[in-house]
Amino acid sequence: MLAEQPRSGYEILQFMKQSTAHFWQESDASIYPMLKLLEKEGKVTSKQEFQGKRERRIFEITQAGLDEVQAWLTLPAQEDNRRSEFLLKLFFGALIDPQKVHAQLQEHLKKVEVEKKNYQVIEKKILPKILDTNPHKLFWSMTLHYGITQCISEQHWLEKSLEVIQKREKQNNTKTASS
Amino acid sequence: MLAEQPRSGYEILQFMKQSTAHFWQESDASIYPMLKLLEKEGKVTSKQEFQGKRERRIFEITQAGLDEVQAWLTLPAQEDNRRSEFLLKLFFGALIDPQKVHAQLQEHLKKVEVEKKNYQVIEKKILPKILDTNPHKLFWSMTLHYGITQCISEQHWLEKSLEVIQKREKQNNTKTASS
DNA sequence: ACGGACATGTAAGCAGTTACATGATTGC
DNA sequence: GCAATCATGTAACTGCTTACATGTCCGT
Repeated sequence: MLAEQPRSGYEILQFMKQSTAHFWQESDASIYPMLKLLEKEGKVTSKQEFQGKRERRIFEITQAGLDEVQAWLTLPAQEDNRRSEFLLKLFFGALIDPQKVHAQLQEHLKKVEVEKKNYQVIEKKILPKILDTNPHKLFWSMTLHYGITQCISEQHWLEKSLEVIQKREKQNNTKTASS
Repeated sequence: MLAEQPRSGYEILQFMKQSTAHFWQESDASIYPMLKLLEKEGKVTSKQEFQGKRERRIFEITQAGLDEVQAWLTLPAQEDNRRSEFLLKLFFGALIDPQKVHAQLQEHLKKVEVEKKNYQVIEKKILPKILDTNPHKLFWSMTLHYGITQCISEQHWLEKSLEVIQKREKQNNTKTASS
């Protein structure tokens, strides 16, 4: 993020929350020690600024830091250990009442809808404000579209799955009634 | 997993690798201490078995354990902190040569294709062997289809993105040539 | 005889989070 | 005057991974 522009720790946190949060986030506490370490290693430099008595430490990337970032960006991305508590719970859906599984799916559908809407707000309100000459715009728009398309695909799968569960429920009910 | 059937630690590991690995995995070393703890807490019981001199400790869930699992399954799934090194690298694609971004996307496309094929093998070879009377089958098939649909959606996005990058590259080349 | 799968476990180390701690500035 | 946001940091804890350690059984 410092390769994009000089920032304070707090600003990195802010930027992360409104840009990469859906695929990468760091906890607030981790940022300041990390910046200190990076400066010690010569990958960033910093200068103090004051607004009245309020301190702000602005960090800037060095050539050594930029070299390392670019080398890392070129390296093949390593597999991230994906974890979805939602899918794990669904996987063991047979252990609970079908209605409860249904509720889980609906709750998840709501979350996905909210997520998609958030992306669409960024697409319509924030992205247009970035100048077309900004070389980052293309890539930010790409990761945004990734989020949107995955949400849509997940919505379709959820709707189908909800139907399947409902069908199953009806079958079970008629079986129970006739037995 | 013990709610589904009694298993040894090793078998849990095996089952995890061929069923939930794409959305949930635990490291090999974590399983044995965890089983010990669960037994101490009265959520599972165990009995030793021998095949010759080779020891196997089979764990079985208790009613208390089952109660807890079912309560947990009913609780709303908490957000998992998603991380995608691939997306993070793409987000900063402007910092490196477009050809290198292109290579990253193509490498990722290959990975997604392999993943999708793995799912389809399970769908065609393993799933049909599970009896339709097995109540877990429906849910296992659902999580499997989740994986397949997400892969397909990701493939489409990747193909589009590759085109966009190529277009950009051509524009840059003509600009460079004419300047 | 040897490699690979079966089978269980320990110990050290690290990465990351939660909670804590402090204080300034801005807007209502 | 108070709450929210701006702004930076520390310390304890914890959960997880890596590496290590041991031995059996089976197939070729």
